[in-house]
Amino acid sequence: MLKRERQAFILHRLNLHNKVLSVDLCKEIGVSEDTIRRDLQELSDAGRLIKVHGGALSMAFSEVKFAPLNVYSRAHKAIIAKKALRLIEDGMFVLTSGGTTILELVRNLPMNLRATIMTGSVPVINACIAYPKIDVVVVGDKLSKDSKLTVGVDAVEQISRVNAGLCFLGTNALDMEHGLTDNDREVVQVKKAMVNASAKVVCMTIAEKLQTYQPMQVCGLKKINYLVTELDPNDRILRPFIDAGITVI
Amino acid sequence: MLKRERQAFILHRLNLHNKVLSVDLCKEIGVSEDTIRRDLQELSDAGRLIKVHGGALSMAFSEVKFAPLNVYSRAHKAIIAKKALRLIEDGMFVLTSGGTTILELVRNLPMNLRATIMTGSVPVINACIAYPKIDVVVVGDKLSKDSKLTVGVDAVEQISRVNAGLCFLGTNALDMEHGLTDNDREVVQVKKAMVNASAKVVCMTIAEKLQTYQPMQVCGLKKINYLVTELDPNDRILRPFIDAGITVI
DNA sequence: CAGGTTCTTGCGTTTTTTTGCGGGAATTAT
DNA sequence: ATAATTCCCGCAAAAAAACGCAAGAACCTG
Repeated sequence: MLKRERQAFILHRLNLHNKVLSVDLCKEIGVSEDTIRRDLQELSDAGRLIKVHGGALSMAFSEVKFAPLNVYSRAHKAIIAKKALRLIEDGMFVLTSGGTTILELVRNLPMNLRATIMTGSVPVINACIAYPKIDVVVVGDKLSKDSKLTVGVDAVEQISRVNAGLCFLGTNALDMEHGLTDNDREVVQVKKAMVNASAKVVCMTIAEKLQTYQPMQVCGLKKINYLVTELDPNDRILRPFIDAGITVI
Repeated sequence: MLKRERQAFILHRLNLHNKVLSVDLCKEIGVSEDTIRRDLQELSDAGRLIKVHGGALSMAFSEVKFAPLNVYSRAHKAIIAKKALRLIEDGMFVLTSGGTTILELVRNLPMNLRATIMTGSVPVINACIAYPKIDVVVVGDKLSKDSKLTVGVDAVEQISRVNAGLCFLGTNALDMEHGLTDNDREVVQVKKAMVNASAKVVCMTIAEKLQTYQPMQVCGLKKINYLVTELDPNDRILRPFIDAGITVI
């Protein structure tokens, strides 16, 4: 096998699997590891792949998985935010949890919107301060450093005293069997209270989190009124949720 | 699984759920905890996540945007903050109001200090999040856009339920005749509640605000235990306060 | 075609990377 | 306070990479 052939083979393999191991390659092609290593080095120098200890990764892999974190799924979340905005009417009383999706929603609020937002999420509070016509009601109690959200019995109690028109929930995991689930006990308590205190519940999530689940349940699917994802509402992935009676946007 | 793959997996997981536990990761991936820990360390060094005891947190919404640094008399306020720090003991429960002087105090807290800080000031909450060993208790209620402080009967009620060891008050005006005074009705209510809920009250202020007064009284001089200014405690301006029984630092 | 040059490849050795493990320190939970 | 985790450090083994070298193939050139 010629050098060129070999390198083409490697690239082809890389497009299929996004990764190759030097060990596998040298067995399959029947050359020494040094040769493979030199091939990988050359291809790496030419910018066709990313050499790592033990083999190589495709450029696609690195772009997708190692994209700058602060823009991870940001575009998706902006789409979700814009769609969810339609649900907010002037003068509404809105409850929100935390999370980057919710934060994106708040950052996309129209400047002239008049509403009351009740939340225990510190980033959301920070974002809300910028809006002159929005009344912010802070949920007080112990601040969870992980989620940057106030949690605890006091928080639950304060939430249970209100009657919100709408509740936006950042979603950690959502599937048909377990409903809306999360991994932090205290956060689950707060979210539960929010669901019970609201006329309508809106779940906002990137599609990637659909059909996954976490250890603790916030609520069953029946309590969820709207599901907002970045996908087209007709996407087949969303079909089961529509069938379950959820309005998918 | 290659090292890079593993790290990509961790980052991906982190972006989905905002938090990962080393224990979970090493089970799922099938490597030792040390390996996971080293991965987390490397990713942390690269600034791609925040390592914490037991796992890691997503970088997504820990964008620490520092409030304006061009605060009036910042140097003076830093001196005041350093002096006031001496009053805080390990394990204390501390109440604080808002204001740039208080904020300066929080920013000068020692990293290893263990304490509980209860406050309704959004900037103070933001600053406190950075300290891993500080428990933050948020006072909830309506957020006043002017003072970035929660105010209202609920806030007052929550404050009145605690017994704090120390209360730091940002000071708007202080004089012999009217005591501690302020100009915002709702803020005054909150501050009153804080004074009543604390064993010791600390007023922090630049000397410029001494011997001035505002329309509404928070409390009389008798309730104030400590006065912290940028001046030397022996300064003659501070004499009357010492004579009134206040410990001047 | 002879002779020299360049390229490619494999081998042995050295160096680096990665990983797991044990024990003690530190931190957290009970 | 005490117990249980988790973390940190150094070590050692295994795997992989880098390096120099030399044999052979391919390629040019006169």
